[in-house]
Amino acid sequence: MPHAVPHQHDHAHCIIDALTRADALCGARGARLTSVRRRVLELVWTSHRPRGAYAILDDLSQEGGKPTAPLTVYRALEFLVEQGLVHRIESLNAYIGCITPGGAHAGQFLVCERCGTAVELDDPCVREAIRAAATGRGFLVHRPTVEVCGVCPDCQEPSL
Amino acid sequence: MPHAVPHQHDHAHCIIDALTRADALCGARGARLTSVRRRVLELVWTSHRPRGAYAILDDLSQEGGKPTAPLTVYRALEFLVEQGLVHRIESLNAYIGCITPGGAHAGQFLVCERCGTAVELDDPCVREAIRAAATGRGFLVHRPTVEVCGVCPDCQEPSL
DNA sequence: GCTCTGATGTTATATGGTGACATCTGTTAT
DNA sequence: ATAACAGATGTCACCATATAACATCAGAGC
Repeated sequence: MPHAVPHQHDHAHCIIDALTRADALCGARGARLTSVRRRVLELVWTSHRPRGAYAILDDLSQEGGKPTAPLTVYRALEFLVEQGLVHRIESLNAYIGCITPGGAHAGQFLVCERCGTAVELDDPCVREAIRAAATGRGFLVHRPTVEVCGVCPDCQEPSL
Repeated sequence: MPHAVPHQHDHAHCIIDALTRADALCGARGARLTSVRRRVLELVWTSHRPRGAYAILDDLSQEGGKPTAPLTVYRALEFLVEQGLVHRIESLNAYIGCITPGGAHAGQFLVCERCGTAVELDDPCVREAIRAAATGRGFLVHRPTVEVCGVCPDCQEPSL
């Protein structure tokens, strides 16, 4: 079975793609993708595992001579989340790059508890089931969050 | 339309019910619902809004002469979550009493961003849609989390 | 060049959560 | 009864996550 994000892949390509799309989207919207924001986005994309704000902070602090303040990172992350370029994984207090920026944003994730990889979904059945359950109770949906903790295919079969 | 948890209701009854069920469940399981744990459960049930660990901590510190340590609360919460008596709302870093302890635990919540009330669901369509989406990708579900941020019926119509 | 707006820097602090180890308390076996 | 044990709690120190308040800076439009 093909995996959404194989453990082995050309990740540099993922990063370049993400930055390119971010440039295009922000350009079209008139949003300012400043150097700090762009760099934070790049650091979020370090892997397909959600990264904590302080991990990104440490990276930033290492490259510049002077240490970066937490607020710098949080403000950049806030911008990136607003622009739909980054998602926040609530159950991990961490951030991951969006694979479909500018498009649908269901906020559905399969998070592997072994390797830490988070795969983003936009499953229409899930989306619709939640919408129906909520509106059936008179609840106005603003931001649905689905985070499924479990074991990804690659981590289920150690011998293969 | 009837609401799952009306703003006006006999909440003392909710608390008594929750404690009674907790006593019965722990008794049947041989789990020790000690005085601290029971008191924390009661404080979680202060309202139908998720409460932070430190809010509970403050309550505990006020009643006893000496301040309570965070660990005391976190250990009690850990026990209560393990026993299925309390749920953790990931998106709020807060805790809320389970309305169906001992039964199904889908971990689905409608969280009102105005009044803070969280209503627990166990919608079979949502549950099944998530299961299907995950297993269809070879993902082994361990703990699904659904937290829908939005506006509850009571908060949608200020004039009524 | 001036000015305004939005972005960033700085400092301090709030909030949420654990590790390590000592002590206590209730249960069980003798 | 009591020794011995396991699980629960206390204590202290600390790490991790996030934000408030205010000053300063940089770029866009006039």
